[in-house]
Amino acid sequence: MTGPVPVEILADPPRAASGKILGREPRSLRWTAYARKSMDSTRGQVATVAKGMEGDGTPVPQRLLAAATRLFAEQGYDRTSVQEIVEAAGVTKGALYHYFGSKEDLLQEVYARVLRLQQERLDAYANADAPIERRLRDAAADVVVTTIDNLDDAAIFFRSMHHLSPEKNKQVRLERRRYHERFRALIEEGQRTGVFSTATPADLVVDYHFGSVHHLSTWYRPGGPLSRQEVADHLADLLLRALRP
Amino acid sequence: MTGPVPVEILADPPRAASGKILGREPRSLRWTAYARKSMDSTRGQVATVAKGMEGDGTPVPQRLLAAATRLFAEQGYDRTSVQEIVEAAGVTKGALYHYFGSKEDLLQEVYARVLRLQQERLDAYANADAPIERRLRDAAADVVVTTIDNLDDAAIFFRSMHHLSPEKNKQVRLERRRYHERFRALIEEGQRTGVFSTATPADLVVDYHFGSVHHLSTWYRPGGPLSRQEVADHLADLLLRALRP
DNA sequence: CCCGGCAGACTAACCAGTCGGTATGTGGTC
DNA sequence: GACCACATACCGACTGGTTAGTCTGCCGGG
Repeated sequence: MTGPVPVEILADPPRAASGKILGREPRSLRWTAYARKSMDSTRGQVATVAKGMEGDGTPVPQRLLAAATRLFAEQGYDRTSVQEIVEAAGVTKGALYHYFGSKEDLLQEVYARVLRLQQERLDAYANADAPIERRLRDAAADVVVTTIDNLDDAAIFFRSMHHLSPEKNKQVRLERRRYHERFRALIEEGQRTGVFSTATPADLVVDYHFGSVHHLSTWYRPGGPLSRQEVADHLADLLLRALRP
Repeated sequence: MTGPVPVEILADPPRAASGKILGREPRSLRWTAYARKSMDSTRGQVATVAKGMEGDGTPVPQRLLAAATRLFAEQGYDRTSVQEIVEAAGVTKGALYHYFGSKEDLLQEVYARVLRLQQERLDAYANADAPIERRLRDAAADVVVTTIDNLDDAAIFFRSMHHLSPEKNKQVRLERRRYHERFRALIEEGQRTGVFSTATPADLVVDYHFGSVHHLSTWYRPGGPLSRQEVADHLADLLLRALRP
């Protein structure tokens, strides 16, 4: 198992404080900064930029994120070692810790990404110009489709959220809450205008629907008898039917 | 942190093969055997039996299982060390590995227990002598109540199932499937007799309902505005309303 | 006197994160 | 247009700490 350990670097007098600008905590911000600068990558590339991209042309941070997402979903957060992630991404630990402050930061970024996406889409559907039934139905079906498109993220989301440190967990919960409340507002709007039944509190209806959405990753398999759109339509129908007065 | 480490046992000549009856694999069966012999414990106890019971009078295997359940739910399977479990149960590793073959066996037993319980209750409600609407409603509400009564088990179930080895995972899935199918049969019966809508495949309806049930541990907090019975009634109502023709 | 029930020191493996180091690029300066 | 200063991007051996599971041995009852 433990191969030969060549001892080569032993003497090293010129140590002490050299450059070393960002010694401790600003590390976890590096990826965020990077992401802001080159957000939608791969699109507006200027050819000369070949740095940090291997074969596929995807920048290292994205590759790391993709590898981590897949591995976290397959084996769980705790069972995935940093070593596995960097190997899957074709780099080394040095690269990972260059862009991310910790393994946990990687997990948080996975959450942040999927939350941003879903919030955007929900807002678009919810603020559309259409009758409330239509808006709710479209939003409910859309979240199913995008969840199926990112089943890995969904699996990670509901299985590994509790692995986040208290502060990060709180932050994710907060964003999650915003999403929940926007959805609930749709139902309450329909209840006020008499389109939906008021028999069940809107909060509970939201949890009912999203419970099933989160569990898609448990039972839905691409290539099964139902397409994602069919599943989405059915689940949206169930929700709407449950809300009929 | 690391206290003094007294080195006392150093000399130890008389080693070699002693008793050692069940050296390798039959280990994981010990608990099962134990459980069968003293199943409903604490009830028909003959007073003289004080072995292995501390203060509270609960036998060691049960105490271990209870401690493991709580800790797995609180921190997750991987983040709970067997050291923590045995300390919470007031014993040592020797005791744990005397009754259980591995940490994983502990997890599996948690599953097996909750599955047995829920299957029993479902069968009772499903085979009752009542109209199908009533039977489905009662079964749907009951699973909510018992899930709330064992929120820890539910949390472990949907967060840690993938930590089981493939074989054990398959076994749990199989039992889970039986449960699912009994529930689905109820819905199909109602669909055949025209009491329920056939717009949505029964399979999907089951997943819809159980998705929300599994996620109770995410949002339900005892002491909240709704009692477990109220939540159960609402969720059962939602299901029945979604099934109206 | 033997055996189930249990104690607790010990081991072998693993793993997140660190740190000194190299390679490549970029901007300023004479 | 060669030279220097400095920064970014990344490499990979190493450290300190943790952990599941083992093993020897003690103890009390039948």
